[in-house]
Amino acid sequence: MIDTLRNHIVKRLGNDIENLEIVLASFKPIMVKRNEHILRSGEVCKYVYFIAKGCLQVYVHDKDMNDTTRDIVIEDNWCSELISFGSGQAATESIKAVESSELLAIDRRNFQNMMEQVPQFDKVYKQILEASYANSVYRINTFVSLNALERIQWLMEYRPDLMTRLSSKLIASYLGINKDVFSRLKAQL
Amino acid sequence: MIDTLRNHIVKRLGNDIENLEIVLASFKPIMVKRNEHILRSGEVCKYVYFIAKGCLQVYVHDKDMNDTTRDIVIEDNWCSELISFGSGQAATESIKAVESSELLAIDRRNFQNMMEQVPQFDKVYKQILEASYANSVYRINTFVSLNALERIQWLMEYRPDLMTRLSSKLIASYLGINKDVFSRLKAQL
DNA sequence: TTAAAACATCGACTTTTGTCATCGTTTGCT
DNA sequence: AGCAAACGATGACAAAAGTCGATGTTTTAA
Repeated sequence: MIDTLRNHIVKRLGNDIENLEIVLASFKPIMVKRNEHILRSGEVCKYVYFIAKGCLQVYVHDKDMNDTTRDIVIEDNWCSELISFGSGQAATESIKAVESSELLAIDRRNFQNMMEQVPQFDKVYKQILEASYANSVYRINTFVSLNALERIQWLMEYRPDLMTRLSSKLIASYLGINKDVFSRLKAQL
Repeated sequence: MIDTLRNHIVKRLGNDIENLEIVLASFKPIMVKRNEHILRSGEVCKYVYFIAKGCLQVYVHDKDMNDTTRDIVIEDNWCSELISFGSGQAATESIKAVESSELLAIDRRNFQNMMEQVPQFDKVYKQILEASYANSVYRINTFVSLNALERIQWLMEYRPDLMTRLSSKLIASYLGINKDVFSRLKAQL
């Protein structure tokens, strides 16, 4: 489990990282079951999670208690509610496990320590933030300019893995489409 | 013009910044006329801009050459295509002036220098990035969960200034609504 | 100042998307 | 294994959003 994270870091920062093992030791392994929450909106997000295995859903409830999924994150990626994590304010989003997952969590104190002790780790945060930002920008532009059918086609082209891995309901909520509409449009392809 | 930036920085980082004047001197003033581009998609974004006065539109073209506006940024804020600026890759978005504007531009080299010479300036970048990210997340969640009418109401509540300052066409494109639909719904409020 | 262009609004119509109820299938749980 | 719950597909209908053409208004630029 730790190996996945070690590989991930080495892949990005190279092999010459001082204190790599100390860094790795600051992460706490967490096992979550399918549908279990690791963050509920209103709470403060205390951790940044590295997903060693599994899949997480980041979402908000709309007024009718439907959930709208802002992001779906799979293994070998980072997931958190960075705004809450960084500011200490209550999170607006919730995060739950779509599948049983293996996570490595690091809290704020350890995160800060690491940024100071391991200079390169500062880059990790920047990378996480930049990747998250790029992802959001991309998503907005996709969203605003494509209709329901085009969004489905987009997902099939760029994330075909998600099409088979996730339930229709979840995909529809990720694409911002009603699940019945998703079902219909998918059929006519 | 420089005063606006000085105030902006002091407001965030406090008054005890070494080399503040040197920092400010790294910015190049740029005047842009209404409708003038400062970045076209396909080019590399070479600057981060501080808007001393005016208003910029960040947008992409969809397949029918309509533009869909990802962001509208007004004076006393930062604007850039951060992904391109950071990576040196071609920008996917374009940026143009909605009004005649006064900008202060800093290029990558100066930006890097400053991060090294003025330790606190590193924070500025992080703040810009975090603010941009938070903005995007907020926008996605608003967008996915609200219908056209609700999005208009949302804008009227949180950014009433934009409602009067911008053309209907631009607002509609920012809200992801057809301009005729926007006109109709606005009338029935 | 004035002609051209861009803008805003509106009605009539089309297309897309959402809702609801139903029904057979799959899945999860004990 | 067996039951309940969740899921997925679909038809009929309702609501929302988009398109187009016409018209009057405002801006822009020469």
